[in-house]
Amino acid sequence: MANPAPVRSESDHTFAATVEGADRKLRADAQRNRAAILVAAEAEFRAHGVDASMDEIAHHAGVGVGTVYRNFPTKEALLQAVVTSRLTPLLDAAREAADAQDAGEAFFAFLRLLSDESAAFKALADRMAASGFDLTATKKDAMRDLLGAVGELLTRAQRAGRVRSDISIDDVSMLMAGLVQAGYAAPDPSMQTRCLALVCDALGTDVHTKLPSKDAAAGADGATVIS
Amino acid sequence: MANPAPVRSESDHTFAATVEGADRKLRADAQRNRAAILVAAEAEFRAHGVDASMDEIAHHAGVGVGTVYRNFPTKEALLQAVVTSRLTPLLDAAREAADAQDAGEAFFAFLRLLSDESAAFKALADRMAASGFDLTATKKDAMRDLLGAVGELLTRAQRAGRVRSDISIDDVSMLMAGLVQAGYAAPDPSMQTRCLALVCDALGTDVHTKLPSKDAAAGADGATVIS
DNA sequence: TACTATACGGAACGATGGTTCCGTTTGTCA
DNA sequence: TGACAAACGGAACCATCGTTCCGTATAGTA
Repeated sequence: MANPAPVRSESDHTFAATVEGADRKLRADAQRNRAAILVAAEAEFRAHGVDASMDEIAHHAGVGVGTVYRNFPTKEALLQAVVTSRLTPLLDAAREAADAQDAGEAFFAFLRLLSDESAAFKALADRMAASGFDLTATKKDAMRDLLGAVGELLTRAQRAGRVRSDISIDDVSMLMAGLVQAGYAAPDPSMQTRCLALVCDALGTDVHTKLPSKDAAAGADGATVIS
Repeated sequence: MANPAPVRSESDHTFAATVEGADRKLRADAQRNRAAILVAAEAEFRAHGVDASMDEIAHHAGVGVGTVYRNFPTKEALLQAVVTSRLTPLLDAAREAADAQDAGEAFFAFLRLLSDESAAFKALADRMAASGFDLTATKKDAMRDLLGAVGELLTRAQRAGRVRSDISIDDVSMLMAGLVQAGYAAPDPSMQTRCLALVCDALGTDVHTKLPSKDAAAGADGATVIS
């Protein structure tokens, strides 16, 4: 009767937590539905941020709301699951960047990555803003780990003399939170790229970088020039 | 019977617009109530942003909701009236600053003023973010005029060589919108001051200014130093 | 195939909040 | 002071949204 305790995995949707704390194998249709819900929820949170409605998510997943609630006891739990799943690759990227040769470039490149990701994912930006993107306030979720990793990148970039020494991780997180929030109001997505470049200028020890043009495709990082 | 057509004034609460477009003198109690509603609404919008509820506003004004709706046909209209009333002094300050000797200081000082004002007035910040603080999207309200005036300050500061020449008014508005939004999430109000200083650094041609310390009282603008 | 635990769908519930309606009160003017 | 238009209050209405509940359907198994 006692089959060995299954190994839990964050990305494994085959098991669901029960009240007793034991994991149970899901029925095949339940597995499909759970996966569909996560996909639909990500799309909805991406588009509408935390204001996405549970009914809409259920509808887009092709299930009833009841099914959504059987898998995720509350909207917050669903949001948490989706955000965490998006944060994990970012966290990996940050940890990988910590080994890069050019500490300055690693830091700024990660800021661009973070900006791009949250630019297309309103719920992530909402989450950042709601928590103040704040180390202390954030619960034991992936957000705290991510900020820890960014802090590591920051410290290394500062030691390398590429980032001003009077910057703290709180400064970085607040600037990023503001940037992504403002990004949604911008009529033109390239504006966010320009503003990110400005923020990087403010953080860096180099005098000024060339701003990307307003309608240029994002991503080009100009050479250092004097304004 | 025909008393002379009364002169309209934005800050005069004695008259209310009617359906026919003509202005009518309000009864004394109605004048008092209208004024009380505006005061209560400002306090509520200040504290809770656009999420302030009409019932709460009515309660704090000591009137029923019906009275609020007789004066302002919709919540949006009330918000507009309150925001506009706060924008007017800012607009005056901007126009006055346009005559200042030091064009650079005038520009940066105005950014600080704008930041301070919206820091204590969540609805203003919400409005900025919602409209993208955008010239083109903003309707014929005070916001557009304000941005025009800021644009004037920007141009003068750029001519004086104090602000980088590759900055547009859209850059400024987006940065400000992000700053005030992020400010509400910050655990500590002095963080907003620090971030404003960073933004000013990014815009300016001077290399770097000394950041205000995290727990210092806001407002001190440090001398220009090399990081 | 038949049985049962598991899962499903979606109506219904309760809370919230903007807006409307109407019976009552009150300021104004003759 | 009396009459009436103007204004008042707040209950009621409606729409939205998170959440719960329960009768029904079905995957898994013997």
